[in-house]
Amino acid sequence: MALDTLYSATLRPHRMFSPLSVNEFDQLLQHAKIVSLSKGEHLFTQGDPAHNFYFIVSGQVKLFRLLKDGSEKIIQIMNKDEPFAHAVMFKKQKTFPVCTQAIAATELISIRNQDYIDLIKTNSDIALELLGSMSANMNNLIQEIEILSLKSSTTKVVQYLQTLMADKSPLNSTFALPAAKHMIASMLAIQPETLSRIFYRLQKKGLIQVDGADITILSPEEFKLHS
Amino acid sequence: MALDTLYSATLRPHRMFSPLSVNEFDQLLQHAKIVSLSKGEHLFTQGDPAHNFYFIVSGQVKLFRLLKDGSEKIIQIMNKDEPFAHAVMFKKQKTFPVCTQAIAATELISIRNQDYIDLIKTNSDIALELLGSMSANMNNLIQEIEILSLKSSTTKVVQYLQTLMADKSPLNSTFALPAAKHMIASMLAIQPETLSRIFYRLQKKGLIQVDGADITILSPEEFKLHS
DNA sequence: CCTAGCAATTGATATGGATCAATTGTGTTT
DNA sequence: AAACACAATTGATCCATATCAATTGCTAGG
Repeated sequence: MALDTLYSATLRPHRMFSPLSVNEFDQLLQHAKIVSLSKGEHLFTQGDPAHNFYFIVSGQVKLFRLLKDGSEKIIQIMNKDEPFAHAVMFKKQKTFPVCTQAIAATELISIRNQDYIDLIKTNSDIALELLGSMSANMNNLIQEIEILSLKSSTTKVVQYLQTLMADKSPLNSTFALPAAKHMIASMLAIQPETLSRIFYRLQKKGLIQVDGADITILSPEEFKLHS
Repeated sequence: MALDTLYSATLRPHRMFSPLSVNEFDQLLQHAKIVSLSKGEHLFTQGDPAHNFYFIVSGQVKLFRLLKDGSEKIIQIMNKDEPFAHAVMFKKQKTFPVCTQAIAATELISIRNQDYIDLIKTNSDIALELLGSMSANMNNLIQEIEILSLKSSTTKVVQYLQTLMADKSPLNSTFALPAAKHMIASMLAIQPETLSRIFYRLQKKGLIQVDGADITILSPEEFKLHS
């Protein structure tokens, strides 16, 4: 499918593309493609050779590792207006390190790695923005590592909810979970049953309020003490 | 201390510097400094403003997160000829996300972020190499996340040993642990006692041989089945 | 060479969360 | 609107690993 102005307009404001000149941007879109995924559809699997990276126009995608026991560990949930797999093009082995599956009907823009690399060679601003984006990604991964290293599951959940709250601006004590609860459980490496019980206990203590996917932190001060 | 040719020679071959011209390299070294740390000495703490990144000439350094309960979680052990904290200069908040401590007598070269960024702006090859280096770092973090998400501690250890073995080239079934056992335990987010018992059990089963820090994988095929 | 301090091991116990199982809730499709 | 598939919750049980405690081993510094 051709890439009309509607789609390219969502791409343009993102830091990975905003420093490009009109010509450079057009050049990049020459070989860009729209990819439509229905809910549950897989985009790529870990180990697949990577020739493109992606930008989410609408919908939601999960990135996960396939474990040897057949289960999956969700690494990250990607949302509208976010790029993903853009770090892969710089690996020596140009293969995806994770699997991707749409968790809702999703529209992506697929961009050729080589085209973007060509722009980096001539536009240093784009390189700096990309480095900034990847640096932010690394921070997220380090945060995730810290959460996974906590011994108590309750602490994991509390700390995770705090990162969600911190991401919101302005700081709001009510927010929605970014995905279904069993996916949150997978990100925290706990069982869905355990997550359900932890939510129950935190509610009983009057620390949070859970209404479906909506969480309210009732007592932020006391809440922190659990993390 | 001034940066003599001996030190700069260790820097030169690394991918982050090799594409630089002689002039560019000299320019970078203008403000570079040698930092000597004795064992146990701290270099920086998470939250500190970052103006420099580092390259290890000799010795060993641990990067860790300080947890709210006062304990620490080791994220990575860095060795001779490796750079670290070079992703921090591209964060919006230019603060270190981790703490650093020398775990042996260590000599570092400290390089000013701004000087390196200046080179990126004019030398696209250096940008591409840096992107490659950061991409490799992200892969390591994803591998670490996968290990931390495993439920069984034995599986964590087995999978960790496999990554160590895979890093060696040529593939050798004997290798040394990169740090003291209690630090390995911290990286895997298990207790030292548990690690000790797991090593004992794996030895009893005839799968590995442990001699101090030296590990031998006796039965690689059967070994894999435990991961 | 001896000693102090830290690392590693070994043992005993308690418990948090995984697992198994069943029920209830929710939303999507026809 | 009914029915189905999947998500979430709730309950009961069990086991792996944290924790506490003590001993042994190692290594670096005086």
